[in-house]
Amino acid sequence: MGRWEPDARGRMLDAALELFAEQGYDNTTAGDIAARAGVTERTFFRHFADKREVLFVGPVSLDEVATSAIAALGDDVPPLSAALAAVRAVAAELGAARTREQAATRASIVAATPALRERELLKMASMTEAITRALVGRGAPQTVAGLAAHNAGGVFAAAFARWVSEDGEPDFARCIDDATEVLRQLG
Amino acid sequence: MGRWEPDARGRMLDAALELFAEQGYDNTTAGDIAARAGVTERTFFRHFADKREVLFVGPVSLDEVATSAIAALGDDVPPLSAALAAVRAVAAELGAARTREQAATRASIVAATPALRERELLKMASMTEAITRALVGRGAPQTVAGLAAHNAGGVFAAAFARWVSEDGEPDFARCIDDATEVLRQLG
DNA sequence: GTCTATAGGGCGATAGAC
DNA sequence: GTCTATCGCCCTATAGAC
Repeated sequence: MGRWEPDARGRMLDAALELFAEQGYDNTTAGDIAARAGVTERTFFRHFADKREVLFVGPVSLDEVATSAIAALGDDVPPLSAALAAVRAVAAELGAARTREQAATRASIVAATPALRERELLKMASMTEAITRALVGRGAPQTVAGLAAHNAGGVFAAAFARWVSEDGEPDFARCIDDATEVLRQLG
Repeated sequence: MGRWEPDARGRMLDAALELFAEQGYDNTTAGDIAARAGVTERTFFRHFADKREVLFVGPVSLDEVATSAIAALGDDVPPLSAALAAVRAVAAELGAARTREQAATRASIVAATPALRERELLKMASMTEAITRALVGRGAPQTVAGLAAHNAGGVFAAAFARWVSEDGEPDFARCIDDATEVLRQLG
């Protein structure tokens, strides 16, 4: 047995989610989270660049999931279809990593806090850019790639909203397919 | 002549843009900006909710510009076309309020600073939501409205990037039209 | 305007793992 | 010995309270 209890990071992640749900993000200090996890405030900031980041770390990078999904496709798949395949892969990842209830709890905390919404939007933009880069790498013009990635991002957002909604479809992948169908009918 | 120099807010806006460009956002404190503008730090925070906000205030609300543009359309205009009309109106507003060079300077500062990118994304998301609400108000289903707004947001982003790029088209409205054409060809 | 709590960075010390 | 995680203390800037 080491000098410290193991899995300090895991304890901080759990403590943060609990405290944010109990008393709100703004009323919870980094020190509160550290205390409940049995570490010092300074240790918290060594693991997470800032207080918000504790809600946005995961075992895998969604950017990489999206990029890999596109790399696995044949060269003849058109840009929009490739972008949609990428968000479908990301949805599958998230759907496997969390239950619908966990995702809904986290989403309600994020939705209630502007600072957290900002961070969520940055992560989403990062995914959109990863998809854009992957499409450009396959030969798509910049504007085409950017628009395809943006459209796919819209599908992801719509599907996620439906998935975590009160009377939502319990299968994230199916939500993606439904939103894709609506997109195809749009224009 | 009053007790204070007039237009404190305008001086703070100018000072912030200068200092951010000269020494970077992170190396510039709110006190630095206030000092150059000839006011106290406290005055700075009375005008702007936080340090980032000084780069995101404007004479008009872009949400309202988008909403009004949609309200001016006939009921028979389909959702995607209405959303595109909204971002075209926003682009016209921005194109009139700033020169291409001013917009490019500001964009390069924002792009270089994650904290500012987050705020920019929040403003963009706010516009997207305003468009979504306006479309739902016209009878569009939630998913259709959200996807149309997202697609239009992608067009706006692509057009803006082109407008402020080194060898960009000097007319923002034309950039919007070009990106719209690419979107129509996408699916 | 002043006062204060919180966010978040810097750095050396410490104790184990290897 | 080196490497890594943690502590503990000091610091400044942000931003809200009074």
